[in-house]
Amino acid sequence: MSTIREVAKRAGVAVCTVSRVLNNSAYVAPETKERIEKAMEELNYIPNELARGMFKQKAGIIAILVPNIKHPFFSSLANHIEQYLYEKGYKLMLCSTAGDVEREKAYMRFFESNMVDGVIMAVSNIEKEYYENFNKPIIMLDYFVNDNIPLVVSDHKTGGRLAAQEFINNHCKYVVHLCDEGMVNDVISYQGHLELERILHENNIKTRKVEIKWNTFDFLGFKNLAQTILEYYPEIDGVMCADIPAVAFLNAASSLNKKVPDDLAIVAYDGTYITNMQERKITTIMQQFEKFSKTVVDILIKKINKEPVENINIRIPVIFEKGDTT
Amino acid sequence: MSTIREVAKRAGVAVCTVSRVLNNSAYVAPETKERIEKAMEELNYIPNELARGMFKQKAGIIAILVPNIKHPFFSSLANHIEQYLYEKGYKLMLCSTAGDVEREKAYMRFFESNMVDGVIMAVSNIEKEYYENFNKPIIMLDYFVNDNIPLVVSDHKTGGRLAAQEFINNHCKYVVHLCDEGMVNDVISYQGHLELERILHENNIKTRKVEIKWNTFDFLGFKNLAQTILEYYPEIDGVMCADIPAVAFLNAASSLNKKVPDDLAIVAYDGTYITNMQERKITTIMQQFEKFSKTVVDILIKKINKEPVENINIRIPVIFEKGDTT
DNA sequence: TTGTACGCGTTATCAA
DNA sequence: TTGATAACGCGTACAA
Repeated sequence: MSTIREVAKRAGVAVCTVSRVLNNSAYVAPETKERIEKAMEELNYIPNELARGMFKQKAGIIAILVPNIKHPFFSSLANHIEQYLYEKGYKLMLCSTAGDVEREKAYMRFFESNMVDGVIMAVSNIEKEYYENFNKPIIMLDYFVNDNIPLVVSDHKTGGRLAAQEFINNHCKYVVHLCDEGMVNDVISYQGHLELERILHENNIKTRKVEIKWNTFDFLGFKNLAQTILEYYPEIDGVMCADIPAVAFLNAASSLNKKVPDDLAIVAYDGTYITNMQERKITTIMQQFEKFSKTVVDILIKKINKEPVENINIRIPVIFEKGDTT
Repeated sequence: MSTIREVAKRAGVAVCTVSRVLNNSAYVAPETKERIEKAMEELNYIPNELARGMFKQKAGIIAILVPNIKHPFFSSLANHIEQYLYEKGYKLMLCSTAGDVEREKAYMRFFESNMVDGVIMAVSNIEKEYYENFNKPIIMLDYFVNDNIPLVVSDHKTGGRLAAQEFINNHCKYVVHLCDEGMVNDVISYQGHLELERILHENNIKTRKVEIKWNTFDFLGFKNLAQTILEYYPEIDGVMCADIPAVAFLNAASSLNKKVPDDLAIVAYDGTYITNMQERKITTIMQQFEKFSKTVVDILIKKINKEPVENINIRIPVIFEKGDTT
């Protein structure tokens, strides 16, 4: 692990000259430059990013906080964000709460310690004060805090409308929809559910909301839930929920000899690769992960560079994709 | 963003005293301590981890390099690694190559810059020299470099044997297996395929190896491939492959009216949550992600702390899980 | 065109 | 029990 000083000594120049070559920050005589580059080569010199970061007050790292990276939604998101950050010269720190609010708080505290330049919050289960008092660039992905904190989120209201329309087209009479437990108005994705209910009610279609625990990964649990719901409310002929439970409903319907879409119309919400991995293509409200991720990163980097950002409250369009389940 | 100096000034003490309180590194008079803690509170002081890292020559960050975090295999892995690192006080930097060797090289170079303390290589597509000359603690997850570089990997040889046994029990005559293209002997997972072939041949069962491009995510592509294979080689009555193509084979068999497992026995390899998400439970050779991850992290941290490590060439057992597809 | 000196925020050593 | 000082590695005024 050689330092800039050793390089300077070997090349017979002062450290600052090496630094200049390194950063192209000033003119250096060609022969001097060559000598320095040779020395760097020989010593296998690699700049200490920690020291650089300390000087520049910038680590070159952006953190993302998710509930769980295993979930296809968050791994898709993280995937695109990392890709784009790489292009922009940033690294990604991956942090997960695993549903533990204490962990969320601990990470939030760590984020203020100069090790990261900005934070992407794909989860938000603690009090608003934590976000309000956070003094670093931050972007929320599904939670409205106040008008100063950027919020980038899919246009769930339209998503809810598109789903409702599809149920209407399918002549459904009773639609169940699953949403995360503890959803409040400031959670934007909840607006999709509200819009779904509103429009269905306008069309005299009954609805039932079922709350499920965040981030569940227990597919069999979902399948049991689906089965229970379908057995307990046999009149149900439509369901909207996230990709994974949608698959569970598809399976449960098959077990119960319910025909899809005739007896049960299914609309999956999110559009991760899961929805393609079935024998039948599931009708889906798709979020645009790539566009979403780029928008998030662009805004965050602008914030980090203290550049002005026109719009900090953004809705990314969703895309309706017709499948065989409606 | 207040510094330790400001805290010291506010509390009317020297910086080193504040540092002592911060790290509990020496005795400080109770009243002094209280004064300092009050000052820290008032200024909302948070230590600068960048500066700390610079002094300690340690960033508290471990990097993982994967081909793609979207893939359930790598997201499962990253999930468990992050969980365990959190317990150990480390953060995780998530880096992906997206199949680009230049990106792998670029990241490898960055890793040597003091911003990370160690590296977990879940991908390895560049020349051995890069790993041999890498001067930081590193762990390979599927690639043998030399006897000095730790290697933690599932016991794929046993995995291949278990799969072979299952095909034998199913009286298969012709088994196809899919593996990544460009697999060489030093790629440990390839040994599973070799063992599978060896045992099947011993039992007079024909085999066919099909190479697929790394990390493909195109499920429809897999499905077409599966269908093509099954149509082109109608005698095939067994298949071993990763979880996702296994699902594709399950679907393709259904499309072709082949009965599973009578006409086609399917063994999935890996055991991510994907294998549970089907109507039929797929027979699976499961990797133990949690155990695997803990082992990796434990060894890496020991290496970082320059503690001796008894065994740096480890095989984590795989688990055979019988499903409905054999 | 190149070099000197200082600061970034910590911690550890030594001294008092 | 506490304080002054050096050091970690780099980048930038400022000076030469």
